[in-house]
Amino acid sequence: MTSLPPSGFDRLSEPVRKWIWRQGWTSLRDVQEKAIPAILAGGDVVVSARTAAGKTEAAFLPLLTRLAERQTDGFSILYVSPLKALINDQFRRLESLCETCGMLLHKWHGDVAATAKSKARKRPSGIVLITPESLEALLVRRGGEVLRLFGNLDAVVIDELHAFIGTERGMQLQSILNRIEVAAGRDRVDRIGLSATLGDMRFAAEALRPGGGTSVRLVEGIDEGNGLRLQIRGYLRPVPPDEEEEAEAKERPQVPEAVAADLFRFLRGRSNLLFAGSRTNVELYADALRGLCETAQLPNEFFPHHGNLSKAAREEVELRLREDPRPTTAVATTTLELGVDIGDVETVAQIGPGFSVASLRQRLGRSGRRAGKPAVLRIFAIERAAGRGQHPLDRLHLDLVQSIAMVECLADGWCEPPRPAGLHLSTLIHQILAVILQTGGIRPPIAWKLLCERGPFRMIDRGLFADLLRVMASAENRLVEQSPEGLLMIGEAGEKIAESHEFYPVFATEREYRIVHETRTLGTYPLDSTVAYGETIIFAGRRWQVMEVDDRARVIIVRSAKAGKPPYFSGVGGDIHDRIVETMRKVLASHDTPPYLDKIATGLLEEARAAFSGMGLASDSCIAFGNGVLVFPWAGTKKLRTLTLAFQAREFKAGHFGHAVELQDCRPDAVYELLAAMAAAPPPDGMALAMRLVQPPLAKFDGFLSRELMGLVTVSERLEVGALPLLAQKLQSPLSVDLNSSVRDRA
DNA sequence: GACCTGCTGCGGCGTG
Repeated sequence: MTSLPPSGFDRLSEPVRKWIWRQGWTSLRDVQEKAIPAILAGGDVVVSARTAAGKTEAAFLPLLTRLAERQTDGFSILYVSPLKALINDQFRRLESLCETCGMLLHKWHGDVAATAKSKARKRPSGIVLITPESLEALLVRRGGEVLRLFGNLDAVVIDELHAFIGTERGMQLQSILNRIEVAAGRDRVDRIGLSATLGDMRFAAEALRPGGGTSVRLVEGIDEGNGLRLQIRGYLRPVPPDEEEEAEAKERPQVPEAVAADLFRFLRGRSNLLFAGSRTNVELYADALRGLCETAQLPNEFFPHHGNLSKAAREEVELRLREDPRPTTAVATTTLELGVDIGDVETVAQIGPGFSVASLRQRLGRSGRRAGKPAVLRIFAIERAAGRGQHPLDRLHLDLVQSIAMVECLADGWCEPPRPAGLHLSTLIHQILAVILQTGGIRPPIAWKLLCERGPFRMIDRGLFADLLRVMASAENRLVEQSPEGLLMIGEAGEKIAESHEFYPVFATEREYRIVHETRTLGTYPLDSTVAYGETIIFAGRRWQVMEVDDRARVIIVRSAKAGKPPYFSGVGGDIHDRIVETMRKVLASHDTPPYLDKIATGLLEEARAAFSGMGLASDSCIAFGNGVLVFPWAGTKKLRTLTLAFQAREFKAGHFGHAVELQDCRPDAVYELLAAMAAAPPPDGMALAMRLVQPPLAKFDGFLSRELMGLVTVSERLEVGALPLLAQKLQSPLSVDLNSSVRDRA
């Protein structure tokens, strides 16, 4: 054991060191060496390193050392995880360490038996591994016990911190931790965040301790990766010969033959992940690849994995990847990006560019984990071939260009910072209800201080808080009411919501049918995507015919079938970051060919660049098209959306598609004129723009908000009104003095 | 033009 570096190891307690010996470790990992002194010193710490670098032990070895001489009533460490599956993994991982240290270890989530939880609650001690929702339930149902349970808490560990940053669940977790500190009469309890490496770790620090990020210590492990082999491959999707076949192709999409053949060639015989982009595509690709296995008379090795499949079906695929020697490719959505242990895979393939560089980075981390083996990533960019009905946007091959841009961003070491916190009024409604339930009743000024001044809802001032309470108390909502003494109490409708177990999560979920074959539930299907008796669908990697739709029980009964079309799932797209789209413009304007493109992709990039300069986009931002104009702001989704609304506010027929704004019945000179006016004027009224955005409620309690409050949420979370003048100024063509020249009319 | 995550308490019944 002399090879152990003295620094970190020597500072650990006797039982912790004993456990390390027993593991046969010859040294501590880089991130562990760095985390030990930081965590022993006390205070908040973010520990960041790539997946499987030993972050869990980096936190728990020093934390258990800290606890060695303390024996107190109540829980000592609270570990919070976004996934139940992760809690189960970590429980197995920490069991023997805790046993050696004489520390109790409790699993606490929805699948854990109620008796085990109530036992832990009655004699609280040791470490609790819990989800934010179970923690919320504990506060709401046992508000009076918080002091007894958490009064002597030594530290809170937040796993996968990056998964919480800027999200509804992240706001809820920050609020819960704050509520625990206050109810337990503690000024602050040390927080340890475990995170994948992010572009800028200051965001992680601020997410760990809102308002106090600068005092958080950052511990970053060095990347122990083995390098990367990456390729972007180009494909053409043939154009249907007429409108009728185009409609048919939309109804029954097909994987282009060349794509299917290449995927089969690269993936079969090994263990891989194929990220297909959407649940529909997952089913489509899994079905196509299964078909190729059948044709080749091989046993199937391609299995779908997405959030609407039953837990059993998903676990089967995970288990097969992790432990079965047979070759296995999981065709997945983001379900397999983080968390669950699936061992190492040889290659990662992806259909299309995806939506963020951060996610691309996570996917890469899934391969190349065996010693000496690099990560392998192949991106399949599928573009529409030239022909009937070609749109100028098709000629720019934007999927391919976006794929290239994202790889370039990744190579620069950049990835998206978490989105700046919005108002999160839906989550605040939830937290107001939760605090009332926890305390039995609270005065409005105290609630504001707790949630908004000390807690994470910093953007909500007293006035806005009062507005929100009025809306919650309104005759149509009746979520809360005020007692004669001025205490906020739960209202009639609030009671109904809070009594259900569906209350604890803060995110919205769709109502769904269960798809059942014989006695087995295959998964769930959204209520709003109608399926009819006799229809055939592809689901869970098989083809089925619908035998019965029971709308009351919300069950769809199916039997095996020969044919089927992929299922339909509705979903709203996420926002693409400015930097990606700005990089796309640079890629189109440049003449360098990236070395990681295959031959077809290289040709497609040349075509796209020729179209880019041919249409005048190198110098102009607006081009004539049909009876209208296409505007290319080369900016992210929020700016694109804001600009579109600004055009609509000026009575233009405007919509955004791809990365452009399409305007009908106008000429470029009129658009340039308007852009000049926008550039010179102060930003428009955000509320007026927000009111034009027709949208269903997005967050769980958005439906209770007034039009005005919903408008405020939209302005803060979905638009960038302040950026409009500068954006309009950038869009002014250097040639805009000569508005009537033919330059802009050649498209 | 997308994805994912989560869940108490109680009454009733069967089993050892």
